[in-house]
Amino acid sequence: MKSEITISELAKLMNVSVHQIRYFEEKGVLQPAYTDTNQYRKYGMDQIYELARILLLRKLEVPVQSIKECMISHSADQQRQLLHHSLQEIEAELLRLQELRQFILKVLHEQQSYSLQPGPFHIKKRNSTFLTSFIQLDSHMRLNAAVLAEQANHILNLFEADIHYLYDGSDTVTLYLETQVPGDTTLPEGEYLTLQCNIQEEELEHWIEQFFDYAAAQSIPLLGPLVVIERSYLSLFSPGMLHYELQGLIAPAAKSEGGDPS
DNA sequence: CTTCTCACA
DNA sequence: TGTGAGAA
Repeated sequence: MKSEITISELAKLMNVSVHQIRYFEEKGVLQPAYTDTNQYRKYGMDQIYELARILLLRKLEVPVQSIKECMISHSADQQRQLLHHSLQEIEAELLRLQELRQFILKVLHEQQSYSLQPGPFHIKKRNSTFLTSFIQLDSHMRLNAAVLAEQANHILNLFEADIHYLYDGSDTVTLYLETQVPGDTTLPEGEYLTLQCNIQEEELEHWIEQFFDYAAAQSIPLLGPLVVIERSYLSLFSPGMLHYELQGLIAPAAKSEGGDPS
């Protein structure tokens, strides 16, 4: 009595595609019990158990290739290695997803806080920030594709970074990325006069003037370089525009000089 | 119904 | 690492 089943019956039984079963065969991890005279594959209990084992390992993300190697020499030690490796991959993926999650939250938060601003100007407390330079430009020269391409190694994910431009009054402007460890420069902690705008790149010069005009009109004493932060990820919802945040450190009021009624 | 091959993600 | 289409 022939108790073996066809490939489609096996597929239905194990909730997988017929294709996948043939794929396992091609990769050498699951042979049919025999092939019928009509070339149809036939499977028995042994194959059912074997397939169950393979599917379990696949569910644990063990590569088919590894499953095959493990069938030849199945030391229990090697089996644990497979699962250890899977575990590492999973943890790396977990980390990737957590970072992705953080980034989405960051975009949402920054976008929300920007849209809630009543006006373009406000005062913002900044913690001290470590910056590492990655490119320098003449102040008259616009950032172009060619110079970016030269630096391509340094900047994997420009589109998601806060790019800091520092205008220190000299004729060059330096681009920085934020880093966790101390780098080329540190922005001091303190209160920053801040101007946020969503504009075409050409308008930036104009807004820089607005920034200093406003500071002068309000008698706000600025200290140190002008910081321009480009948050390209905030331009997600306004194509063609760039989001800039202009910041200047407000000089701390000298101790014994009254005059600030707050 | 099965088989295989090819192109595609 | 599979899937989908098409021919036989």
